[in-house]
Amino acid sequence: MKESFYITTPIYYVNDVPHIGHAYTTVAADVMARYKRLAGYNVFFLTGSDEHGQKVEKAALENGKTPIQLADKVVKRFIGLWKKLNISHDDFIRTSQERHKKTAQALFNIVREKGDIYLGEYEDWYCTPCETFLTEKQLVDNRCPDCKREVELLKEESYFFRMSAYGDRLLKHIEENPDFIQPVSRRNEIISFVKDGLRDLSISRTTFKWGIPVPDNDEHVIYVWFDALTNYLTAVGGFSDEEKFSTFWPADIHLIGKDILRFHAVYWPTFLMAAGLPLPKQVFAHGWWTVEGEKMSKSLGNVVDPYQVIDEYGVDQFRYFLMREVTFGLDGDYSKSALIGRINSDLGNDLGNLLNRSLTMTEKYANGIVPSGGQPIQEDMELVEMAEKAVNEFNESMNKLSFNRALDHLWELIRETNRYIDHRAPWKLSKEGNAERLKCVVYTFIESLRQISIMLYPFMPATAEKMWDQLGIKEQKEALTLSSLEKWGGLKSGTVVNKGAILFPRVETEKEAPTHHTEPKEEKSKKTKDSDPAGGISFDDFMKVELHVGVIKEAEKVPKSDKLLKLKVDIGRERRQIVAGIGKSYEPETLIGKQVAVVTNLKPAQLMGIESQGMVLAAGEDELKLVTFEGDMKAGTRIR
RNA sequence: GGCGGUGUAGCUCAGAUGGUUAGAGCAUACGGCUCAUAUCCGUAGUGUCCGGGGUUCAAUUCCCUGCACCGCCA
Repeated sequence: MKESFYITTPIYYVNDVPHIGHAYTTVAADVMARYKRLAGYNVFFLTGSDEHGQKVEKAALENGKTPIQLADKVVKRFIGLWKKLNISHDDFIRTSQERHKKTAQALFNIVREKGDIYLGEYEDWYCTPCETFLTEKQLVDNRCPDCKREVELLKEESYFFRMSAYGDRLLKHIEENPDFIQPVSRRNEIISFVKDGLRDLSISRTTFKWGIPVPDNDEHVIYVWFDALTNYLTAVGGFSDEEKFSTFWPADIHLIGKDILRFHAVYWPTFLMAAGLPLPKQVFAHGWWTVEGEKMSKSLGNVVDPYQVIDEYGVDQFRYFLMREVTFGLDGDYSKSALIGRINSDLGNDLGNLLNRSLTMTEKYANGIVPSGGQPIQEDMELVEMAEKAVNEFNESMNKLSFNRALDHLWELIRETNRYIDHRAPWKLSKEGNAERLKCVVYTFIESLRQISIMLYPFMPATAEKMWDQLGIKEQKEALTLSSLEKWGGLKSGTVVNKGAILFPRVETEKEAPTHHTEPKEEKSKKTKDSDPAGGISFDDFMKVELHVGVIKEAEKVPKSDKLLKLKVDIGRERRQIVAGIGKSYEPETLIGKQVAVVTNLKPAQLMGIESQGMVLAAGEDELKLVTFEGDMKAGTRIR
């Protein structure tokens, strides 16, 4: 019987627009889920959407829809993003589903029968946009301290959960289980919060209808957190599928953002205690992302759209950045330059180039077939031992959710493998005709790459699969497990490698033109002169023109011009507006999706009052033909 | 206002139950190699380890205090 592992993300509020924060939690959960599957666990990975509440009801009304119609429509934004991010969840729960209604009501009944839910009167200030209750003291000038908007005084009949009765028990649990709340700083916050004493919690509303009715009293709907948190039980068969439930509950990890820690570390455990159910083993609160050093907010207009980042830089690049850039649990900063830096140095230079050079050498020095390893000698053992150490430390970090550390250890192995190649210098062995050593060396670095690819898999599944394909081990199932890393030499000799496309093309960064020449630059220009006695331009001169593959995304005629078209062109790292004089030869509609050659470092110019940030290449005088490509090329690929 | 945290190389951060030259990545400079995506490898660095005081043979590490920033609560 396989050991089970149950991990959850929060259910996201369906009315929200997905941003980097949603992507972050879900990618982290996905990494963990994939890692545990790789380790042989029976994994259940849950995500979903929180669909009830006044905000959705209101928004639906404004759009002339029923709440469920609205939810059906907007939930797709999340589902689509998870697909795009290669998220491997086993279930997607929606709180509007019948199965969830049953669970929430069942939990409500059990706690009520126990006497921990009572009917009372609720009177408080309430901020509708924030869905937050506020005490008189919290108000700032009678307004919401968060959003500064007006608040309303609510007075209504409400069911209350007797949370006050569970403070001591909860505190004891937290103190006896150091891993229950992570990271430690968050744990301390919760401890001091609980020590201050818990208030009873209002868990029903009568002011709106879009929710799960309280059993036997449908004047009330069950209020947000009691409803939402219960989803974690629903999806694993709580109160309905005994076998499934006992397999997966209690959850191993609830992964959340730090903003909803209290609900998960205080409310949820006390609900479960009241219902006599075991508590989740761990609640892990991760940090928030700032953007280019600033807080992310709608009003600043700097909300990072994951869809866009993925289109520009690639899914695995984005996943890698999220997991590598910051310590899981702390806040981090998202910036274009940091992202590009990670892609170019970690992914392109270190990993991508390692695979590329290794496969080339396997082809060149071993006919593309992994040789038998033969007898490793001391200098090979250094890499073997390094790999063993990396695997151990990687596993240790993964089990603590220290994703950036895990990757750090993995990269130590990548660097060590690069170093190994440099020191063993297969090209020398080849010249010297040292066939035996050469075989051993090739085997060693390819085996190292196999190990690297497996550890990489949870983070960058698509990339790992590409590597398996290129290494020729796609079909060798037993060589693709975590346990195969326990021993060196899982790679079969005789495996035929299959060198493919470069894993991570460099992202070209536009460097500012130097305002003055520094010494080395002058040397370079001398070289340029030397190399051009015939009066042509030098290679360096040519390389000054940056040409990239662009994909036309939008095209429209420029008013009052028969020649000019306004284009939006995806050049990989960004989308450019380019005005092109091809209106006589092309209809705008026919251009969408076309791959064209673009000059990307041209100074922006104004044409008919419209800014043009580049130039699309075409041949001809009157009848123009665009320069295109023979096969499919990725937007942003450099042309040279 | 109460409680807690952080402050280490140009940048992002790691670290030591107190004890020889305080680390990594990126960035910079120089050198080497040619299998490779102008990639890789090596070398060079620079640090009053936030300020002040105390404990100690010895503190950047422990204690106190000040400053700055951050978090939770009110």
